[in-house]
Amino acid sequence: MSSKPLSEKNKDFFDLVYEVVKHIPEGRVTSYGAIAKYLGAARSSRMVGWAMNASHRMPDVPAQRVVNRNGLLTGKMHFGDPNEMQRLLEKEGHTIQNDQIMNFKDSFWDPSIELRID
DNA sequence: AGCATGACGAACA
DNA sequence: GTGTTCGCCATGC
Repeated sequence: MSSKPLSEKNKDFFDLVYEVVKHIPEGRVTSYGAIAKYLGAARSSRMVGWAMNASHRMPDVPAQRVVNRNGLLTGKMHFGDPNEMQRLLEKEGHTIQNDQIMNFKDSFWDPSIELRID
């Protein structure tokens, strides 16, 4: 089957991304690649970013907790106000310097490990 | 149909 | 550690 338009198929992918992001605990962050890998699209990390771009229409999706592998707030400019993303992360206890999360590795949350299915 | 871009990541020099 | 290149695949022109 798979006769459906891609626009409809990726909708499922978007929904999966949102679900993972919603499971990110407060004070933790993850990367696009980690989510992509968890969804089985490890080489499609850009698609995760694309999904996040649409996440603005979804409530309860803490997109600020999703950064790139460098811990850099690459998507800060997509929050309407560029300072919003950093403000939210600092509010959750993160320390951000030069648009980068300090102790990123220590705050990293890997869905393939913490959100694994028992 | 082809070309350029993108909230990325890994490999390589 | 930095800069470049390639892969990935959906979107826009």
